[in-house]
Amino acid sequence: MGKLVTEMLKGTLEGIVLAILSSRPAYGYEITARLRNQGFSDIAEGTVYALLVRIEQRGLVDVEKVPSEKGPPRKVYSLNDQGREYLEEFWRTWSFLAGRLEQLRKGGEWT
Amino acid sequence: MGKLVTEMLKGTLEGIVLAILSSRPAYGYEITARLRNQGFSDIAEGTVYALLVRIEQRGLVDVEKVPSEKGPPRKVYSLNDQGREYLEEFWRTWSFLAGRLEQLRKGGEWT
DNA sequence: CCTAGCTATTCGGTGTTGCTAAGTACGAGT
DNA sequence: ACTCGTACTTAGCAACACCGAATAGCTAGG
Repeated sequence: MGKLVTEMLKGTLEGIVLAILSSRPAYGYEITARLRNQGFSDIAEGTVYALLVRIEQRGLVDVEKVPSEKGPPRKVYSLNDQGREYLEEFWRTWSFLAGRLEQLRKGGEWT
Repeated sequence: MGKLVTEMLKGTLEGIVLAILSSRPAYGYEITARLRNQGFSDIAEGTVYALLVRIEQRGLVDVEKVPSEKGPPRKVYSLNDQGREYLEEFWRTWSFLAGRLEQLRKGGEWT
């Protein structure tokens, strides 16, 4: 897509990744691939890795190094309790924003 | 709200303001007040003004200086054709993102 | 009179985030 | 050896929202 989606991803990509991890653990390369398949065609490789480092440092995920037959060892991330809590907070915030936007789009008038 | 909404607003606040302007022209102080009434309680004053300067420089809005009885002259912004086009593009991008997020939230599985 | 308070805009500096681009590392097939 | 696909890392950049302070005009209270 374009610049617009890039800016919108700020703040939401983190939640997206956490949501992906909430269904099952995954590693960076895999997450990037999945995102690309889901229409986020130009997600940068490095973006995802940087994000994973961030959420790890915040203690939202647990990490385990798992050897791979096809390359260097994978760092498999799994959501922990703190991460699950944070994800809920993310969804609440998202709902609020999405609600406002929807109203804005339909009503046109708003206030 | 908190840090989460701040990050999410990156990229969407611009669209929100354009959408507000699409219903009728407005000036900075007024827009800020409206946003605050709509739940965006901690939108910073300066943020809105900076955004307005940006969209003006991109040629998405027309500006008219209008004297006020209660203070310094107002800069009234109105959406022009280019702005309306951009707003549509914004909505398309938003729809895409919102769709993905909704799927993620429900399905849990996704791919 | 002048100080406080509301209206209204501007500006400089900060932190977070995603992107670009390059590099490192490992294994398999040619 | 060489390339290709897998897998992760790092340094520097641009955009955006925030904070705090400054500027400016007008009105009302002490």
